Amino acid sequence: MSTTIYDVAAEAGVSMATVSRVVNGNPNVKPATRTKVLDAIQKLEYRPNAVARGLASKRTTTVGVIIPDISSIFFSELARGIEDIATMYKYNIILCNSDNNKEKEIHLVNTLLEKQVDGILFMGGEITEEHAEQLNRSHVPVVLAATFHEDGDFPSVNIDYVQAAKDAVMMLIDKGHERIGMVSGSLEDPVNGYQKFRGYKDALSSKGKEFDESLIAIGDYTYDSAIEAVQQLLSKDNRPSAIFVATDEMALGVIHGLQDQGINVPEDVEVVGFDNTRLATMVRPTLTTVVQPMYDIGAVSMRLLTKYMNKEEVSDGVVVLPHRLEYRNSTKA
Amino acid sequence: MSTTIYDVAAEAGVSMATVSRVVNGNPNVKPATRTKVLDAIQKLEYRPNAVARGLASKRTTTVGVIIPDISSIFFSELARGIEDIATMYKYNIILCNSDNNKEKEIHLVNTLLEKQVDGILFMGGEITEEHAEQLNRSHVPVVLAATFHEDGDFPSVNIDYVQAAKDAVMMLIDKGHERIGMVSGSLEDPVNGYQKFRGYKDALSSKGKEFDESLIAIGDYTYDSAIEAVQQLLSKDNRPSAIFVATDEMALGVIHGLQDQGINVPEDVEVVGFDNTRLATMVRPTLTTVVQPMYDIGAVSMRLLTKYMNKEEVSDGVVVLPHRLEYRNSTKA
DNA sequence: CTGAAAGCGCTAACAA
DNA sequence: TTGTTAGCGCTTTCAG
Repeated sequence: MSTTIYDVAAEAGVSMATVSRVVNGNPNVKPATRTKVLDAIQKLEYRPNAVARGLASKRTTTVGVIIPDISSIFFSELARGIEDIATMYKYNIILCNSDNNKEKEIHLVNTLLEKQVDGILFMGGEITEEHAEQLNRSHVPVVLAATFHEDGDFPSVNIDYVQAAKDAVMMLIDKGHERIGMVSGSLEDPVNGYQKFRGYKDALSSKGKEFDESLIAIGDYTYDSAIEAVQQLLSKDNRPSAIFVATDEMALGVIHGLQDQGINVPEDVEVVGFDNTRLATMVRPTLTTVVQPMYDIGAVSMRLLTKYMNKEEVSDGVVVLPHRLEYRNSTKA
Repeated sequence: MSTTIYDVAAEAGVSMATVSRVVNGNPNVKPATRTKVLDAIQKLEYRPNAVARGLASKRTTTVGVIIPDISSIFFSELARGIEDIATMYKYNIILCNSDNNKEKEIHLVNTLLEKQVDGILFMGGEITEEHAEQLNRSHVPVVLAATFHEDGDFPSVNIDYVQAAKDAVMMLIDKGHERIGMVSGSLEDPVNGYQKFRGYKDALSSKGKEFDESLIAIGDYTYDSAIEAVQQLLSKDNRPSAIFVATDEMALGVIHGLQDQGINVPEDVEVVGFDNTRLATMVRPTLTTVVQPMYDIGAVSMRLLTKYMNKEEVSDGVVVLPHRLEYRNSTKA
């Protein structure tokens, strides 16, 4: 069949062990021998079999990545950060979509473990007990990216969602807004729902403002759902003069939903988004938003994972990346 | 270490061969034995080692996917189609970004082949001789998705780009436009550049219209580059009254570039995009565009690949999916 | 229906 | 510096 290490050994007139050494860059090989082997490799177009190597060495240089939905503009950018760093450290990636579905997630973890990945990078809504159990059913390191875990016993990379949301709403309050609306994701969702919602409430209470439930509308992260959510907010008699939106895509929906009703942004209503995806500059007016560095979250989490896979010392496995507000034209100057 | 097929065999009081049969669903096992084995598997929490299996069977149930950039809204949707069908057929995916860089692409093919993938799904600008050679340096099947190959000796899934572009421009001509601009990708780029450009010219000549180079502006597929491209078109004295844009993202740039100059879309200038990404409905006015079914291209190409991997008969390896125009508000009714 | 045994292609001691 | 030799955990004949 295809040429093996034995063929190369025979061609070069050495033992297979020597070929293995050359292939693996082991320095204990006489330069002359190395050359002979390299020539044989080239002549036979030898290509090492990573599967055999993986079986013998118990390292596959492959990591599993579980992501809710790669077609989401948010996660795809995160994935790019992951992949770039993985490549840098010579790892390949097995990419799996979970749709945030718990059964799928657990099934995927198992599949990845069967494939003997050297580590797992997990993105999802939440880590339950069952997740933790399955993830620990093996000794491979796991890093959580943009994912919530109450007990914090997994390494993870996030921003401070509560504080970030609070910052955005505080800014709105400081501009004098009395009624600030929020278009949130499902409150069952730890990150995009609950934590951002909590930041919203924290901001209100820290400024001594009353919370008014009628100012909250729930979307499902799609553009269209946000258009509907905004209608809901507008149908109340006491309209908000500013709206904080949990994601950029929904923020575009909010802006257009407002404009479709003849309401001007930011003159009549100011809008603030969250994420700073590429969408934020692709609307008129351009979107003021909380910057969440997706690419960096991916990159940093992959870097962290490589440290664990190499058994390097890690001082702090729970990393919180900085966030900030990017002011554009959906808020007044 | 971790439990192996031997441990299970011992626990169940059978041979490892029998365990293997049970795990692989081989029907030649007495139900009673099967139950014993299954119990042992459960008790020991046995998880088959896919790497060992791959080495022994020469099948890894893994396919390699080479994609220019997963963070692109276009490719990430394609990737989702690929992944869904792969999952359906029990394959996993190793995802690699190539940035459309020939050296990287060739390197990646080699890496994937080392990892013993059962097949390769390739997306990229173009397949050169060198690509073809590397791809054939192994007997694994290869399918091209949304990728151009002159000689057509690889199976592939595409739409008819020339015809699709031609349809869009014809429509514009039929509406009475005398001067139709185009914002194109680089003409070196076979699909997004050259083919769509050819469709544009074909439409013109089939209607007996003169080609005017000053109506063409080149972008690099980004939103911002399209804004610049539009300035260029507007700076000429004989402005176009309609613009055909090679991708949706650039079309958004064109629309906003126009609006920023106080030009109304579609009243003053009509705009037609290409792809029908989710962006198309996320602008005001919403974008009239050529529908390219990205998800389907991914799904169909993966399905095609599974057929080759299973050595099924394939009647036609070169599939051309239908396209159509979706009329929205960036063109007049 | 079940077991024994020979690999799959490579790494990693251990010797020499 | 190089070779020998066990495995890694599984699939797959081939017997029985």
